[in-house]
Amino acid sequence: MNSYNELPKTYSPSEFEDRIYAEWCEKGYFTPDQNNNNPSFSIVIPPPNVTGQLHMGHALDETLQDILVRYKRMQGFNTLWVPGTDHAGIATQIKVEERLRVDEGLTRYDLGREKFLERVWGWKDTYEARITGQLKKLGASCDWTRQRFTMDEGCSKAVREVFVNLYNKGLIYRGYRIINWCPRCLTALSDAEVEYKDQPGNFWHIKYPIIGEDGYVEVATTRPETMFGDTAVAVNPEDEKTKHLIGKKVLLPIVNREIPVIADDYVEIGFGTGCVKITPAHDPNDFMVGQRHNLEQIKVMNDDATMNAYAGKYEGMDRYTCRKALVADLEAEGYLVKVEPHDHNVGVCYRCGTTVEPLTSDQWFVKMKPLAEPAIEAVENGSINFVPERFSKNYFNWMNNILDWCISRQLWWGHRIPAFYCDECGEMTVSKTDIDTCPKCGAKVRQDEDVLDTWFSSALWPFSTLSWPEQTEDLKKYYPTDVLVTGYDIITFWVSRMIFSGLEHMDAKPFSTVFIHGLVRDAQGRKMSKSLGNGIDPLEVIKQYGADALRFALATGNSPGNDMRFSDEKIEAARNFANKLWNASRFVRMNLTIDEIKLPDSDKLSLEDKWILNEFNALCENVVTNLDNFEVGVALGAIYSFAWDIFCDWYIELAKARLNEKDTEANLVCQNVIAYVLQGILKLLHPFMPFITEEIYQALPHDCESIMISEYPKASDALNFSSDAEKMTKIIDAIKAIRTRRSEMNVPPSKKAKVYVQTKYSDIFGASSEAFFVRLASASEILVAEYFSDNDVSADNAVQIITDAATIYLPLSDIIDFEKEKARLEGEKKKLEGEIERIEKKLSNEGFVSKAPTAVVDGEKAKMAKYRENLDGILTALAKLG
RNA sequence: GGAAGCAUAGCUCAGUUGGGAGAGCAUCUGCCUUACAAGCAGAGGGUCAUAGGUUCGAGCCCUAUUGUUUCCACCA
Repeated sequence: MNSYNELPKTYSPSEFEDRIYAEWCEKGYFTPDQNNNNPSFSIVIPPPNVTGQLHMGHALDETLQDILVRYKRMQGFNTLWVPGTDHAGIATQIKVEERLRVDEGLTRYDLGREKFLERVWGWKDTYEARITGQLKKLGASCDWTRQRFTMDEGCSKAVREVFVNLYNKGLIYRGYRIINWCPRCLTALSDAEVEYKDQPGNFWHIKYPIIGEDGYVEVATTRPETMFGDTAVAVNPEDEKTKHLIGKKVLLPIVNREIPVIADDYVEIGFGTGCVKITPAHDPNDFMVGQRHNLEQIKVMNDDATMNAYAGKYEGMDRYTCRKALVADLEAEGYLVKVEPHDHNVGVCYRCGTTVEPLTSDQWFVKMKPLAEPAIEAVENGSINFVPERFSKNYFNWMNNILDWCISRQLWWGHRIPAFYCDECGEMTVSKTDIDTCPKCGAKVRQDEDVLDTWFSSALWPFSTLSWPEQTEDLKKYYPTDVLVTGYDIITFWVSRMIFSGLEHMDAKPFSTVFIHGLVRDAQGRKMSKSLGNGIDPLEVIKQYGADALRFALATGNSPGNDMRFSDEKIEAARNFANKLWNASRFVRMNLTIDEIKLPDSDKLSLEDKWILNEFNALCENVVTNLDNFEVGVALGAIYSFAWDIFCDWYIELAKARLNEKDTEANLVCQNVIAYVLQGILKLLHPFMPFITEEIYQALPHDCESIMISEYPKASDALNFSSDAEKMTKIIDAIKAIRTRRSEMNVPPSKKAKVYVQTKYSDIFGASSEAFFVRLASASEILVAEYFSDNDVSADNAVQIITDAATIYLPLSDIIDFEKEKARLEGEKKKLEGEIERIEKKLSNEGFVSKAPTAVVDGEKAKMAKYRENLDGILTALAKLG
């Protein structure tokens, strides 16, 4: 017995996963070796929000990244995976405020800015620790010595640097514009932070009497309460029906204020009444109309969406209460023409779901056009690739239609805007460092109260985490990063902003490839969400099945960009595979006496050795190709079926004969081959299932201190034994055919039978393969000849089995139902005749023969010959049965 | 309104450049074959959504249709 670690009888991942992770950390394997001069491979983690804990979507994201990182690390790249978390401004602030309200009945204002922020930092510490703990449980090989946070000192410095640079270039400006306002969060939102939801509503048709005439114009609106802010009614200048109104004045009902009728292209002829009420302070389109016509902006609501003094007697009412009351009054006074049901898309805050109110406000903006252009170019010219490629369309669509980015938020949690105002001289100073006094007049200054959009700092993540603006070794070595792994849901929020930020501030793209994955859904295909309560906690799954099983379940069958379902069946199948690997390894281990693995010279190898090595070689090629193409699921599928269907089900069974011999050369050869291939499987599998592969690796003779720093297997000519492998395939086919026939005839394995193999490949089906047939095909003995006469085979009728390489006779006359056998042969005959007819048709097709590749044509011809031969065999057998 | 994805076995999904469809689970049959019953050996089951087209040949390429999901825009 060898001297390596024991493998307990049962696979229980909880007993070794934590221990192994701790060992990896202790050895420092996650931190790139400074002496490694190979090309670098770097990934920055999409920083999870410190709002809570990781969900399945994160687990998928981190698993895919870890697979790539471990793979590249084993290939020798100088590999770095930077971990970190995001402060998630609005989301985190909401959570902490909620906690404060529930636990202590306080608002943030009760605490004050400073005290409140202390609480948020406390929250951040708790959840950051929880998230890192989860990442470790999952096996993520991040370099924890480089862990970052979007509001840590370095990232904050980067934010300041970027803000000031953009400001100085004129790409950041402050302006009074219409923005999306969340009355619940009391802050501005960017366009990307507004979601649209279909909601039932109404068109209220309202009469605006024309001044000095008897008539009125009819306007339709979905938000009547905004009429207090109307400063015009617009019609299309080309519309014959409304042309006569232009220049007249109408009276705003209830308010009794006169407003002009103006002409603007914005009004669509034929839609609605043709007359549009214009509320520049509460609608983005009206805002633009207002700018064109120099209209007054009348804001009729307070920040919390209650009505203000402009609403007259409705002042103080909530916008919806006001709407109800106002409509009632309009109706009572005869101004309401009709109410028309109308479903429309209402914008809601992406964090709290409250209906946003468009309103005018003083905010900071980033001028997007000049930044978007190079960002579009970088994807167009292939400098940055999306995987799958189709997501670049998404990206282009967003970038091509981009509007200026509102970056100020009326929150407390975030990077405070580095603008300082002097109340004395009115000067505003934008500064990389905090200042107390006005550089112009020396008076005391006050800093802008607002903070930046959380995505402003995330946009800098690929270089701020590598310590930019400091010019460090890390920055030089690892920027640009190689791959960004993320879900399609944040391409606009985040990916696009990282791209233009990298190009603008680093003068280089942030990454070469954007690897997009889908969402993890529940077993019914629904999005996992808190409100549905259908979320599955990754930690629970790990506890029950192990991190490797979770990773396997997430990676297997996963194709880029597509959503996947997560179910109990999937995780059980994953665990079963781990268990299979475990047991196979136990078996191999108990048969090993060697202390190191040395692949024997090829002349010592048996047929099955060459076969398995050849198959393994093909697998290496397959896995590497697919991983390089981000086909993680395909790569894993290939390893799975090799490990289970080829290695376990065949090679181990074939090897048992030699493993049972003691102290022979054949035994030693077999030990080395079986250990070599198993170790190869473990290495190929390590990026996907890091823990179990390490545990088993350590329990077998191994070539490295840890599997995670061993070399990833690659295809090699030395392992190419394709001609021998083909011979082995013939044997396997024969064994399978015998098993199938026996099973069909309900012959129990305990009933042994002679096997007559009639073949021209007597070298293959000779004494060397007898043991296989005895062990795997219930043979009592095997007889091989080029031709058997009826007398040779047996006086009785034997069952005939035809494979590509041999005709096999099984004398099982005592249990054969000859009527059944006849029917089977007839069926077989029919099938073959059909096949032959099909190929005949094909081969007589002039077009096929002349245009198809010769390899394909020859293949068909060969098949044809084989089928004819087989048919002959069937016919003889049928003749014998009479 | 614009764009994209998906539609393949009872279920969940693979199918990488076009050469007569695969896996897991489920079902059925037989096995305690000393690594594994979370297993082993077999079997059944598919007009690859519909209709056209390109091609010698289409699950794969093109067009249209239907169903479904998603993203973007948003007309008062």
